[in-house]
Amino acid sequence: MQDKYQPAAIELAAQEHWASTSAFLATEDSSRPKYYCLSMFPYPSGKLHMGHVRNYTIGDVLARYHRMRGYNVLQPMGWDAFGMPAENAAIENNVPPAKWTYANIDYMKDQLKRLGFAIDWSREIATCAPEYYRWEQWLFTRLFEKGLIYKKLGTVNWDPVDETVLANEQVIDGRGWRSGALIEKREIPMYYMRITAYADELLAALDTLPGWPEQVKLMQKNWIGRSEGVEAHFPYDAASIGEEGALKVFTTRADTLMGATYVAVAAEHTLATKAAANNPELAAFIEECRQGGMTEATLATMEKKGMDTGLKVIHPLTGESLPVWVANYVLMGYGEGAVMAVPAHDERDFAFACQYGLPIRMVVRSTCGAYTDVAGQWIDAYAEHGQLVNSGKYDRLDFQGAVDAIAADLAAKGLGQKRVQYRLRDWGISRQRYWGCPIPMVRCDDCGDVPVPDDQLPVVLPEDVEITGRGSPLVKLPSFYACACPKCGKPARRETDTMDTFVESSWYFLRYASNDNPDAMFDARVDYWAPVDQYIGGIEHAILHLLYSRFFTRALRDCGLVNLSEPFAHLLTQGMVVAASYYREGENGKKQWITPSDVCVTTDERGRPVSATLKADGLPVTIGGIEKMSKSTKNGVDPLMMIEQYGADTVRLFTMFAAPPDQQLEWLDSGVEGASRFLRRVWAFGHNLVTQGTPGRNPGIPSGLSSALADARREIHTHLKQANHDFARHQFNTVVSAAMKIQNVLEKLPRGDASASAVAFEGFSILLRLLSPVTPHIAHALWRECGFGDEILAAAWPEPQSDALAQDEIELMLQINGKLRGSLRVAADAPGSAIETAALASEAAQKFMDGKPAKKVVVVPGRLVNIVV
RNA sequence: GCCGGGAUGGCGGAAUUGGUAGACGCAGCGGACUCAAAAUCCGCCGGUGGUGACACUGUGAGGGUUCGAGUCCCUCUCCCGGCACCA
Repeated sequence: MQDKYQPAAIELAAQEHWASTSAFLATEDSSRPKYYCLSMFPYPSGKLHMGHVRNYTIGDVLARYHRMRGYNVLQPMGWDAFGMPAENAAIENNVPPAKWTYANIDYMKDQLKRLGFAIDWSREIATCAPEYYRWEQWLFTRLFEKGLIYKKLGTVNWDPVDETVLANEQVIDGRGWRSGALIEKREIPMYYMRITAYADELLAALDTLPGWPEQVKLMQKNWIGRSEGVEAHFPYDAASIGEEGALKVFTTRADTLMGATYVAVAAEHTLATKAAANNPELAAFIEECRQGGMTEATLATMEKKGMDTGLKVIHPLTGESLPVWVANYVLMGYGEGAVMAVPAHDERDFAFACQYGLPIRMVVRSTCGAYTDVAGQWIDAYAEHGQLVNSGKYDRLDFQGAVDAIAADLAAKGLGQKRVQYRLRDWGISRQRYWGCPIPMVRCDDCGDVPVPDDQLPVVLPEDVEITGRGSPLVKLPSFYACACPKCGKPARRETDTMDTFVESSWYFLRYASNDNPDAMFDARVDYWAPVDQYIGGIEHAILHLLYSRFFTRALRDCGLVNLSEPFAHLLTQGMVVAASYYREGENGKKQWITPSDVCVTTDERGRPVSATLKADGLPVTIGGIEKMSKSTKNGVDPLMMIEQYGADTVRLFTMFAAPPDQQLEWLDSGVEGASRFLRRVWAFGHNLVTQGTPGRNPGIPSGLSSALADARREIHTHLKQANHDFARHQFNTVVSAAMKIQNVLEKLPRGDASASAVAFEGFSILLRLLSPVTPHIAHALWRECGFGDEILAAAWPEPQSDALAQDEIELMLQINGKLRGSLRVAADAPGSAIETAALASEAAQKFMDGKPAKKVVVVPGRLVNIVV
């Protein structure tokens, strides 16, 4: 046995051992409970970053832990291989996206292997492979025929200079990131997935997911945004609009309908278009609204602007004529693209009305404070529910009474009714980009949009193309788009749009179970493994990816392809990896970030950082605080360099120890050093056991241990109990700290004595098994060296022994008036009355009670006594 | 702007879910070993006062509930994630 801990050698040996024994090859086995453990697959961006390392270490810890607990574990891995970065890389480096992507996959796969993850590589998938995406296309045609996919106009960011569609990420301050041109919103035909058909089910089923974090369920609930309200129709004022019709609005505050003083429509609304036809000023305003990005954050933080269209509509209850405004805060994508405005009772309407001098009419009595000042000027909107006033026949009704009465009256007039509105919108999946899954549709002048028949799938994406950054190359490739209509055979044009990459990631977790099946998307093995028992990934996916996957699983179910509704039984959302950052202000005021390893930080006598200088020139740099690891802030740490310096086990140990999995993790080189130090101590202890000639297999604990040894053994088992508790709740940082505490106890045990050696032997076997999910290589090596067995993977998970935990006396805290004043040793089974008597008789009680009688004595069994004076 | 989350020593974090605040680790300081350094080992380590026993104080800010609050409730500040075409 090596006397020094040499991670490089033992890690390579362990990995070769696992590979040669196919240790992680998962097969279906109904005799054991199954555990499908899945981490979100990576985008092959070039190399692994610490976020990946953290994600996959958490998954690996859970996979290995459950394996030792007797589960049949599947942990697969794959590549979310389509996406924009490949096209960007193609433009910058003149490499075809496919070539770039496959090279990245090769490199990153090697990195993953060096971390020793218990992955079944036989199930690997890459979404850019035709064997994968052909099933996506096949499913697309099924969903299209089922009506779950349909075509309609959708808005995109149009860069008029590069003549290309940009992603939201590529629009910075309303301008194209390459061209700098002002971006315009454009409407183009796109395919949509009808996720709204499942809105109610997706919402209700959140209650069937106890294994999901509450915060994620709440975010999804709010995202779906079910609201009950009233649809009201404001008939067109024929004199001003010149045609029959009604403006539809949806409101959750129908009780305030009598306070509506205008209506507002989105710039894209048909009424706005109509009014702009002979109003150049309005047309210019609408044009202005069309500029800039389309994200909700942009729209919601924009300065609120509007313009009167000059058109009028009729209030459905009072018959009053109300002006129609165009407002940039009304979203075309939500509800009807029009709102009724009640300035007195809505913050946004209030601000808008004040800005443009529109009337404000109070119809709900405020219960707190005044909403007008002494001069009668309005100072704020009152948005709470309350009793109606100034509302004619509805006066004195409460919120619900008013909504019911007003909805009934609208219905009686045929001008509205109660209805449910969702915030959730259908999912637009068309992308005007090359590196994605081709949409399997053909456009025929006679037959319309025709799905590609099964026997012509997959529609293969040509891989050897030139990327220019101006539109998709597929549009310029007749060999791709020229085709015959599958229905009538006439010349037709293949769809050149590709699918949103979220489509691939909405079903990959099921394909792992049947990845080698060339004849079907899924087979019986999917029924065995699905659902995923534990899913692990970043919190940033809390809504989109997870909601799309839940929707997809239901759509697959309704196509008869799978027998489940929820894809992920348990979900763990891991936090980001962050690190210190440094920068200097450039001449233009822009921050120029500096790699932390190039910086020298000086600290005061307490270790507080006070200043930092650049090693190269010795001049000061600014300490930029703790930032997410990224290329732009240059504070990323290369996992491979860390593995080479310390070994994979140290990297894994540090990422598990530095923070609980769902919190942000701050990367600290000195912390890595500490993790390495701990593993060296573990190795040294094992080496000591072996060289002392301690008997091989467990010698058993002799009876009649000295009280010191019994205490040590109890400590070990108490820490084990804590560790098991923390494993169960996925708090791995305290699992590691429990292991460190065990190591501390072991090191203090006396040497040479047979009883002590028995305790050491038992304790060390516990420690190695506790550590094996986190640091599998060193655990594997020491388990063999110490003679515990050949295969720690096959060892039983350790459980605390009740005889080790037993104790006669326990210590209780003694409080007087809630303040800690001393402690009390009592028999472990002492009744409350005896504890109370002992507490009152104690020295501390005598001293601090000041001779006053006890008003009350609170005894918390096993914890404390509080005497209230 | 809207939705969700977070804030505890010099730092990462712990606190058995309302019961000893600061476990474990990092950094720092002091010591041992060493020709020396590294490594390793031992000790100290929230703040204020005190030689000391000890006392007071302390979990982003302000209020509240309770015998008892880091934990529960209300108000506020700052930071982070998401906002439908980054993945």
